[in-house]
Amino acid sequence: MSLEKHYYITTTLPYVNSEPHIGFAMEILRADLLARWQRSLGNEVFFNTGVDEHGLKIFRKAEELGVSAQEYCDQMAAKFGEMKDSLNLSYNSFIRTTDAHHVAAAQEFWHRCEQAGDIYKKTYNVKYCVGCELEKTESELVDGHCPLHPKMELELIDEENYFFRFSKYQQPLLDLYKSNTQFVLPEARLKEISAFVERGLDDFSISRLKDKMPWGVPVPGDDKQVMYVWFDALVNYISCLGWPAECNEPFDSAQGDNSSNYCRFWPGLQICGKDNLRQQSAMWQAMLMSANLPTSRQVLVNGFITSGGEKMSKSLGNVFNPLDLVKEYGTDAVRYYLLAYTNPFEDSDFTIEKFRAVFQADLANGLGNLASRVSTLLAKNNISLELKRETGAMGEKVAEKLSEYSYNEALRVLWAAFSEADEKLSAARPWKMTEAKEIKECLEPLAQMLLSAGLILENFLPETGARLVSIFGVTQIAKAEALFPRLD
RNA sequence: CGCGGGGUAGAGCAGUUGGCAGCUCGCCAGGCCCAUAACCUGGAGGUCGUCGGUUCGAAUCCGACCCCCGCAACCA
Repeated sequence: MSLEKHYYITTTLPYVNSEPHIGFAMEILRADLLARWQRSLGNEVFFNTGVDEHGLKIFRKAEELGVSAQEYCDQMAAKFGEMKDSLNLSYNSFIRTTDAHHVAAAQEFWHRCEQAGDIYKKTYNVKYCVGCELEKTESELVDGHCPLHPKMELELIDEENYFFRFSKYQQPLLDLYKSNTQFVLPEARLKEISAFVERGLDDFSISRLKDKMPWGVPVPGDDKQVMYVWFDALVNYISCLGWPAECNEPFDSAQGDNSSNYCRFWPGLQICGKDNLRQQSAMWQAMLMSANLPTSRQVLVNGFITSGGEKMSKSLGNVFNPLDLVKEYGTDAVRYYLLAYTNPFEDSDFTIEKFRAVFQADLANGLGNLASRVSTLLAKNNISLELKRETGAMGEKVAEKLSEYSYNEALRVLWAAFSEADEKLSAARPWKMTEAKEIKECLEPLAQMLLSAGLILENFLPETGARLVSIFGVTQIAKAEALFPRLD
């Protein structure tokens, strides 16, 4: 009990300007797998996710729909919350950046950065397209003009905002990357962010004029400004842990359980998509340094999910809503595809055709059919078994793969065993055997393997894992119902 | 010379100490009949982006080039 380790993992917070995306489903499923795995090892786990609700886009979207920003966010938060049941997620913390304690934490965080001398006011130029009635960023412009209104000149507006002294943290960030070569995974992303920081950092704006955009956390001590959404959103990774609750210093192990979650769980593991590399591994780390808090333990950077080789986009009509997929194919089928058929660090492709092919091959014909064969043979011959509830060598292999975040290869270990079992059955032909002893000797190791696989799968496919355990975890094994009926 | 990733059988991928080119799906032909028309065996199919170099030997190391994809900061 006293040896219990603390493990904190958090996803990024999806922005609620659109429906849940399959890429985020992959991210949160990976986090869920790691959280379940750590729990199964006996560690105490804090698993955070939530929604990012502030900012201009949300404000506009709500206006468009004719509801208040808060109402809009409530609706969207509920929609993202549905993923918990739909994908069978085990997170214990769902933070909304409009939560009062988060808002207060963001303000305290601001305050600390300010005390460190890292926040200052500066006037900067905003490029404004009158055609769109929108501010435009450099990256949105084509030849210095708004691509939608190329004939209109952009208006330059001076706006005074607060800035964060990002530039001050160039060297500390480089030191961080150098001292911990695993800080960002994969290595290529660490190289990418190092190269980016190496080139020099510009301070970034962390506030907006309230008149133009009121939907944000008020800047402490300045009622004319609200925080820029990133600044408040990033703080969620510690506000969800109860920060700014202070630690007992010196740490009193006898009262360990009385200390705040922040003290027990931070620093933690952050998992994000590759579009979040800068925010998570540079901006947020610099902010933590400024507030004089420990930097994150590690940042895992996922690739994207493409469809048919192309980036998913609404205009191409190749966007998949994970909730719809679950309704049609079931939770574990979606979990399986997103964990088994995505590359841990590079882009991966998703199409319905591939998804269905995988369902048929691996789930119906593979695991499902094997479970039927073995359970039926045992039941027909009325064989009783005393199997061990342990994961054995297979569990060790899976652990090894998971320790390097090879979610896909971890599952491949199991499916290789299923395939081997099918081969053994065909070679041994237990249905031809007449001696009960001989039959038992043939089937017992296979049933044991399936029970072990079930125990392991409870982390990947909780429902399927539990079903396998209930099928093979008894002495008198009965013919099992189909785990994954074939698709038509 | 902005940064980074990738180009291996019809499709999707594995292959980081250089040593007969592999896996899954699909296709063809057998087998089996316990099982969810599932399972097993065998087969066809690749000049490993192009050119050059190092080496007894390179998909794997080095150089040049071509093509594809992200990112390029205040866009969450």
